[in-house]
Amino acid sequence: MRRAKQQQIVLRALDEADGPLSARELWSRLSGTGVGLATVYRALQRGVEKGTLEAVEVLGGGLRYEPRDREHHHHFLCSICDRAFDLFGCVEGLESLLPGGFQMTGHEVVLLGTCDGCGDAA
Amino acid sequence: MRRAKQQQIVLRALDEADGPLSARELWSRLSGTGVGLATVYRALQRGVEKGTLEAVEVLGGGLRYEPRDREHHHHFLCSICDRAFDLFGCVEGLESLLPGGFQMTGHEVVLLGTCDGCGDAA
DNA sequence: CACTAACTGAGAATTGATTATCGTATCTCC
DNA sequence: GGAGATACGATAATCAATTCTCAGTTAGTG
Repeated sequence: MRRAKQQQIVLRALDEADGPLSARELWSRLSGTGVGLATVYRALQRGVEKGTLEAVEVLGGGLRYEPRDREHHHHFLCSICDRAFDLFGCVEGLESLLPGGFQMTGHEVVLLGTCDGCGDAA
Repeated sequence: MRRAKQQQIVLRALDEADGPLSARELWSRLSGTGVGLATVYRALQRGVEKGTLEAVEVLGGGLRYEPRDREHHHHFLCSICDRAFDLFGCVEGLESLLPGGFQMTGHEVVLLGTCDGCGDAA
């Protein structure tokens, strides 16, 4: 088995995903390539260190990772297949929710429901 | 030590909180009462089963719990003290973020920043 | 007060995610 | 082609959160 660029295989798979992936999700997409779970973690860790990847916490267990070169966006979590998808666009008026004395430095929005594929199947 | 209503002590403490608490956060608020961590978990588990409590995942590690009798609301997570606070009100226009074929059944919004107390101290 | 069933606290066991270890394979640079 | 450095996959170790176990305690009932 070629073993030159296992980490590149990992990073490319993450780049091609339509949303952030957990280490295990990413690994399962690589079955057949012989890439080990440890290598997936190593690639993710290195990507975060270098600043090319970002660890995001969507909901429901563990961190997911995505390339950092994407614009500000949020995520959709399918309650059936449990996959996370990128959503483009944002929302306004969040500051109005803030109580007095609180300072807001960021925000996260997650929409829940059924994704394209799962909704069709149902 | 009185031991009649340990679970009620737990549930009351959760009711009095200004946001959802994790099992451990809740337990640490009960130091001095002699309530054990296992009892906290038992009370939470039972509350969820009975439908009086809800497990919510705000961000940053583990489930937090809150009484279910609250209106729809979101949360604020303080990046300094790592506590979660309830926010009242909501936002509009989330549907506009949905790609075609996706069905939305719910949403979560988390604002990040520094809370009243931590902002003052800084 | 005696009896029984439910509750409790402490700590052991389990679980799932992540990290470390180790022997082997591959690459780089001569 | 060879030496040393690096990366690899498998799996053991770690870690935090949660659940389970068990012996002692307590509420409830008469």
